[in-house]
Amino acid sequence: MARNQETNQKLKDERRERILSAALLLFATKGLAATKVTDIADAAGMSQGLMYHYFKAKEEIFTELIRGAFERINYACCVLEEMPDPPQEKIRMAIATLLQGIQDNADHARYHLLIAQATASEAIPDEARVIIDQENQLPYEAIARIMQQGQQDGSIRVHDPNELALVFWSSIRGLAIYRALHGDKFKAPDPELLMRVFLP
Amino acid sequence: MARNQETNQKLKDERRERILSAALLLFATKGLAATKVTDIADAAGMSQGLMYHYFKAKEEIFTELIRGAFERINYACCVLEEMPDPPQEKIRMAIATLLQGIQDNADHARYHLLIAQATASEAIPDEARVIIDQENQLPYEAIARIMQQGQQDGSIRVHDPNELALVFWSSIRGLAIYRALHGDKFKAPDPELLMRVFLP
DNA sequence: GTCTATATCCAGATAGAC
DNA sequence: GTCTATCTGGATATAGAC
Repeated sequence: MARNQETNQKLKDERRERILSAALLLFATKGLAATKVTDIADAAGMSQGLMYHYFKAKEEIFTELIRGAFERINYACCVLEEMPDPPQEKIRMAIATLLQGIQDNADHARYHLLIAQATASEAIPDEARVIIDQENQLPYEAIARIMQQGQQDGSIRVHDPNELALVFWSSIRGLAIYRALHGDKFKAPDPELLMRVFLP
Repeated sequence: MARNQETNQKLKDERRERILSAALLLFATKGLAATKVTDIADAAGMSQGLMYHYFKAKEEIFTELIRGAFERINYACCVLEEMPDPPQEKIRMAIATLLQGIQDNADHARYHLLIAQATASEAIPDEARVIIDQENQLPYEAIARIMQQGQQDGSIRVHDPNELALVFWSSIRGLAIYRALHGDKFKAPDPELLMRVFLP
């Protein structure tokens, strides 16, 4: 029995993941309102009826994705901050990793697009809005802190750290959006190009 | 009679503009699918019935806005290219003007957001998609040409001009999206920050 | 547990009243 | 010319069949 329950739980988890993955693609390419529940169910290979065994509503899927997106990005920021590397190197690594991810991993680009959409749009679930209001600042603050440390050791340009962080994330976001349009043909720019903004 | 017809036409044009202006705000903040015709009519101060005397469908308003957005941006690009100033100065002016516009003029930022949304989204009218496919390249090409000229006179960094143009527009777009969220509180970054990417 | 059929709701578009 | 009332279609969510 335990074996069966285990297998069952695994199947359920797997299907939940399939729904989330399908929804991520559709929300990123069409937006929340324009994505039909049927589309998600079709893409996940199940009926819409079954989908409602995993999520109460379409909006819940969206909120779950937003939560996951911030979890990943905020976790990555924490890891970055705790690394032993000097500040300038951290910024360089962050840019390189983000650009690489956006170029090679379609889901990465989609997560950025989802956040961009959700951040800019008023037409999102209340719960998602709360998450954004709480979590959106963290990546900006983390990058701003690293910039400030770099300014102290002279490896980063002296300029309002918040403005540097703003340019950092805006550029990444803008590139992720461009990538979403051009698909796998997208070739990320040389990370050193963006680095120029932040060097002394 | 002529006087009356004239006044009448003026009123009609004015109302058309009111609809477009209201729709721009709503499409930019909520997206096409999430914006209800009633919302637009309410914001424009008329009944939805009357709206259909000016536009056949909601999608037609959207397409008209996309057309207008590209008209403005492409016109600005043409003007920029024909200016007598040296290439580096043109890039500097372009960045400064765009950032200023995004900061001070909410409609400017909304147009950028609309284009970003429409570019990234598959859920837009076919006619709008055609316009995007035709017009979207022009601003990239114009900036790339100016970059190339700057490379020839040594005032712009030697690097693939298309990549420079990509970073240029992605950064602008990313900032416009950020501005859309933060409204009038948004303070544009120093244009010289972005310039650093393009200087030798 | 999974799908199919259906109830319900809501938004877009129209038509008719003033 | 403008608005109000209505038709119609389509999407969400549910409930019932297998």
